[in-house]
Amino acid sequence: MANALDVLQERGFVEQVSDQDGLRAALEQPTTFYIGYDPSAASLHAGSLLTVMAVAHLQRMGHRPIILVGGGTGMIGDPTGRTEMRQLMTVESIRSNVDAIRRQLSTYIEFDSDRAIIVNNADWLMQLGYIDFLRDIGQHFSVNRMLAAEAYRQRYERGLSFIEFNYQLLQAYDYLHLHRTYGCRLQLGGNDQWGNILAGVDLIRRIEGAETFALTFPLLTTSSGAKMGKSASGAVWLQSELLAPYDFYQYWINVEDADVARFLRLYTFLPMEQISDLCSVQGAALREAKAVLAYEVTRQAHGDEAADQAREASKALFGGAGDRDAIPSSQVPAAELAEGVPLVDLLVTAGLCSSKSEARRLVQQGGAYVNDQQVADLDRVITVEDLQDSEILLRAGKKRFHRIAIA
RNA sequence: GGGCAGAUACCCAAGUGGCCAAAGGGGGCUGACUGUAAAUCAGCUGGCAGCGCCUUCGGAGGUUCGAAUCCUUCUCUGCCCA
Repeated sequence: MANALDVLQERGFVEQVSDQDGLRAALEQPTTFYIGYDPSAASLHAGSLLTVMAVAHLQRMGHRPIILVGGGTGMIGDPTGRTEMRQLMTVESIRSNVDAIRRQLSTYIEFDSDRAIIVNNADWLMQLGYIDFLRDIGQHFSVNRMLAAEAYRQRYERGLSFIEFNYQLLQAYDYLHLHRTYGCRLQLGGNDQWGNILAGVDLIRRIEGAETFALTFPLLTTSSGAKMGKSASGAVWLQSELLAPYDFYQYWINVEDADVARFLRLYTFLPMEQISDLCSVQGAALREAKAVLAYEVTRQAHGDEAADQAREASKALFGGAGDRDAIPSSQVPAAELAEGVPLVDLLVTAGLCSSKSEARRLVQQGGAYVNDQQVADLDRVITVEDLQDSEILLRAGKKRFHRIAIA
């Protein structure tokens, strides 16, 4: 069986590794590793999905993941890479987010029979005694060295509160705790976590005399430099309540040509040979590869059925035949429709525009369509007359669709 | 604790009494061109019962015919001194 490190490397997951040969040797045996997730949002998004995929790969190759949810550190906020202090969160909102994240991860990671562990660092951080912590952990940290780190140096100019400055100690302590409790020997994270992870590796070496490892992922941007995971309606959430599977599918099928191969490697489990076949073509033919990418990623996130529907809906709207069921829809009471609803209002109701002014602008700019008919009249009123197959298809611009059905 | 500088729309950032719903850039949206791609070009980008009205320039008060711009005070941030 291939070494897990090589697999991660060839698929493009590896930005930095602390001790390549040592880690490769360690991974010859089943190894326990961990990665932390920030509980500040109730859902994972396309950015965090990259890390989830890496975890899933490692698990499939026989290693045991520990998913650490930062319920304790979330109450402080990681200063790394941020220009401003993060807003502190309440205990309750963190707890509910932790639960939501756990549910989401379970579609990618197998938690049964102890094959993966999920922990909340609030469980051990909250009961730390300040004096004990300073004495046992704090003594191993050099402020000089911390200040020399690039991540802190930037913040150092912008301002950094004391509690944020302690983040690295807590994260290092997490690693130590997991090493002691579960024999964890590898920590994964985004490249911005490099310093924090190494701090843990150092701490464990000093206190336990044990060798552990660090591995970071590249921080992804699209080829045009945009931040990963942004869609028209905001972040590309994995949770269907936050982003419909259809829209999720659309996000992936719309990636730039230059990103397809990379994304197929990172976000799907397809074999490398198949990926290079798919991407051996140029130009418009790459759309096939994009369709595969979109389908696979949607399937993993939302299941076969949702992926099929999203694909059908996509075909219906962009390729002719297909089933429209998965196009996001909303309901309008029959009575309201009988009286007539101004198009401008309907666009807002459907979520295609965030205000009436925006809707009005859309119409004026020629981006509003009702049942594929462009509408230029600001006063256009939608009535039962507009129903086609008992629904109305609204469109904003070239590729944002929404169905209106009668309630 | 003392002195100084700052807080502007999604983000960065101009504006220092009326011409400011507020320059410029980024981002976003729409259109043209395309392949549901990129690049490029053009327009738009606070809200509302549409040429008018309403709410915005950290919070609260005040001066003024009129304030993002002046005064008082509060909160927060940075720098310097202790």
